[in-house]
This record gives sequence, structure tokens and C-alpha cells, in this order.
Amino acid sequence: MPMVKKTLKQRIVDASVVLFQQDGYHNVTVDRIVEYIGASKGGFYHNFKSKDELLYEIHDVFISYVIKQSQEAYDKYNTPITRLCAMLQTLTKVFDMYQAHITVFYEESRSLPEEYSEIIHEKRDQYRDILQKVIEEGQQTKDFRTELPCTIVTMAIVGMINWTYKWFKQSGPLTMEEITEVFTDMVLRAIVTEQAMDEAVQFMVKGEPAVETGFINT
Amino acid sequence: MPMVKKTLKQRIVDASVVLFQQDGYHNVTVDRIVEYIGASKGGFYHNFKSKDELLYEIHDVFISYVIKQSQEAYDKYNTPITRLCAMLQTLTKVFDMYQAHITVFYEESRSLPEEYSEIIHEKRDQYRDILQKVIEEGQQTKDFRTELPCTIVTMAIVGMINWTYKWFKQSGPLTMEEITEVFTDMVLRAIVTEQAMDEAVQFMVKGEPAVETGFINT
DNA sequence: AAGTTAATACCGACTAGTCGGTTTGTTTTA
DNA sequence: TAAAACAAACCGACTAGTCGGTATTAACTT
Repeated sequence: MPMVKKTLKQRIVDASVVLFQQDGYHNVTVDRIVEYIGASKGGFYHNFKSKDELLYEIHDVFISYVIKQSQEAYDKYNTPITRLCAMLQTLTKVFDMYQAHITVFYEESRSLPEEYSEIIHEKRDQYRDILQKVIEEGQQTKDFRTELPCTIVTMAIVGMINWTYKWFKQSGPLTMEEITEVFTDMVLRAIVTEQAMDEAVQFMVKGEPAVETGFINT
Repeated sequence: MPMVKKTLKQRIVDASVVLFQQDGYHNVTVDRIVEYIGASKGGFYHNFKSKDELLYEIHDVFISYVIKQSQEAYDKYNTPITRLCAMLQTLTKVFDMYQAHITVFYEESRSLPEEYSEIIHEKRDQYRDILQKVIEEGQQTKDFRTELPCTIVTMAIVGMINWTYKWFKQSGPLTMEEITEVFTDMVLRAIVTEQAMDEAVQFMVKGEPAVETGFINT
């Protein structure tokens, strides 16, 4: 295992994500970031043109990864149902790992200067388009119900998944695997046609749920 | 129609909600708020102890209204399915009207000082609890599938609904009524048991979807 | 009714502090 | 030895909140 020394730039990004998630972009000063990792302001501005550029970096790393993973999930399978399941799996997994990034992504993008936010918005749309494409193709093959407008279905799924960043706690009683399983079940039941339900049942929840423990946030 | 003159306090709140939604709490200065409505800084601090207190006011007005409406929807009906449908209806309607408030509520609550945020978090949990209660009761009556953990189901629904504030545009091609109908359909199909499906079908989408037009944001 | 006091609502110049960014200086590396 | 990487002191713009003041209305006194 090559224990490579992390560059200052990487340390800045890592620390910033955590701090931004905790307290929000505007409540975290550059001074605090560099103090947190025992560096200096000079080092910061040597690596970043501005605080905004750092924010952009965080956004871009995350959304680029999401797109890459989504596309891979799409390419790996060849039916709408398996593709959808793979994407749900992939996305929740990413959301498990990158929760801090996501929080920053969905709450601080307003602070991005226009030059940056244009790029980010485009990529964010790409992410949605991949999912929407799966839904559309499923409707064409009659795997998915055509009574439901695919834009709304897409956004319903996106909302369900994205919102996890607001309430999921890695230290909480629920694992992301459980959540994924339930989400998948719900989505499939909601949109798969009767004729295609045969293929879908294998991805659904079996048996009784685990004991409900504790409670969680909004 | 009694054309009551709006108080300065109300004008400040109204303007702030719009400005905060657009640019975020930290990107809107007190000076800008008062300039926007043609008032003064003195007037502002006569009505509010601080900028934070104004933010709290906006939060509280919104979440209190949501709780009130949710509770009313619950009380008005007496079966899990009808209650659930009524709550979905109510919530999306509220979200249609109060989109600016919601944006502030879900994106700026971090900036609330602890004294305020405690109260708000409590109320936010109340909102979720009302919905979760409906799901739980539905599972007890076997109207809803017991294989699905009710906390996850609740948060899936909350996420689906809440996320609308991120992408729904009143000027866009989709109306909130359409969206509500599709959401209701999806949720019911996802969680209602076969034996109770008879009661649920009346709330579901009939026929083909409207023509898909344009596209929307994440 | 007139005069007096008091409370409320609002104004706007000013201040103290904060924070992103710069400049200058020092160390490390290739 | 020169350039890259980092450190530390500094600057200027910005902003939440203050404070002395004014206008308006209500309440009380004589």
C-alpha cells in the first residue's frame, strides 16, 4: 500500500468539504481552513485562484464522479430494469461515500460565480438525463408504465435518492444497503408494468423488515 | 376587500424571502433588503432584534403552516390510504405556494443560531412524524406492506415531495396538480398491499400522460 | 380644548469587526 | 540557482449592528 504524502491542495479540499458541510461555505473562512490543516494562507492562494475556485473544485469532483458511475451502470447492463437497478445501487453507494460533497453540492452551488456554475449545471443535467433515458427506454419497451410522464418519474426518483443526504447518518440504525433495497423495491413496483413484473421481482424486498430502531431526521 | 396597509415588518419578511431564495441568506445584506422596499436600517432593527431573527421568522411561519395543514389532512379522513392521499395533496399544494419559503427553510437553516434552530428542528420532526404515523397505521391495518421499514418509506416520500422545490417551476410545462397525481400513483403502487389495492385505485392515474414538453432541472 | 408627556415607529450616518485576497519574505526541490 | 511551494504580516472592501435623532399618535392633565 503506497502511503503517498497528500499534497497541500488535496488536504485543503478534504478539509474544506468537511468544514463546508458542517457550517456552510460562508461560515467557513479561508483562515479557518488553513489553520485546520496547519497550513498558511499563502499556501492556499498558491493552489487556488480564489475561495470560489475551491468551491468549484469540490462541485466538479463530485458531479463528474456521479456521471461516470451512472454511465458505467448504464453501459454494464442492457435492459431498462437492470439498468435502473444498477443505477439506484450505484447512486446510493456514491451518496453513502460522498455525503459531505453532496451537501456542499446541493446547498452551496448558489455561491459559485457564473463561469463555474454554468459548467456545473450542465453536468448536473447530464446526471438527470442518463436516468431519464433509462426511464424513457423502459417505456418504449413497455417495461415501464407509459401512463406516467417520464420527467416526473425521473424527478421523483432523483428526489428520493438525493434527499438521503439530508437524513442519512452513517452512524444511524439504517445501512445504506437496506435503504437502497427498499428504494429499489418501491420504484420498481411504482413504475414497472404487469407484463414486465416477472423480471423485476428478483430485485425486490423479501420477508419481514428488520426491527425498527430509533428514529431519524427530516 | 379591505386593502389593509402592510406593516413594515411584513414588507421586510416578504422581500427577504424572495431575496434569500434568489441569492442566499449570506449574499443578501440588510442594507439591500431595506433599500429594496424603500425603508431604512433603523426600521429594520426596530422590528427585528437581528438578521438572524428575521431568518427564524421565515422558518417558523413556513413550518408551522405545514404542520397545521398536515394535521388537518390527517384529521379530515379516517383510513390510512385516504389520509396519505390527502397529505400528499396538501403538501404539494403548500410547496407550490411557498416555494420561496421552502428554499430558505431547507438551505439556510444552518445559519440559525442554536436558540432558534432547536425550535425549528423540533417542528420539522413533527411534520415527518405525522406522515410516519400514517404509514405505521397503514401497516397495522395491512393496507400498507409490512415488508418495508416505515422510516425508510416515510423518508422516501418526504424526499420525493421536498425535492420538488429544487426543480419545479411555476412557469414550466408541468403543473403541480399533475405532479401530485403522479406522485400519489407511484407511492400507492409502491406501498399498498394487494388486498387494499381496491381502495387505492381510485386515486391513481388513468389513461395516457399529457404530451411531454421541454425539460426541467435537477 | 389646549398643553404636556410618553410611547411607538422609523430614519441614516457611523463604527467596529471580519474576511477574501495581496505582498513580501523564506524554505524546499529539481 | 532558479523556480516552485509555502509562510506571515498586511490591506481594503464590506457588513451587521448601534445610536442619536425625528415624526406621529395616544394618553393624561388642567
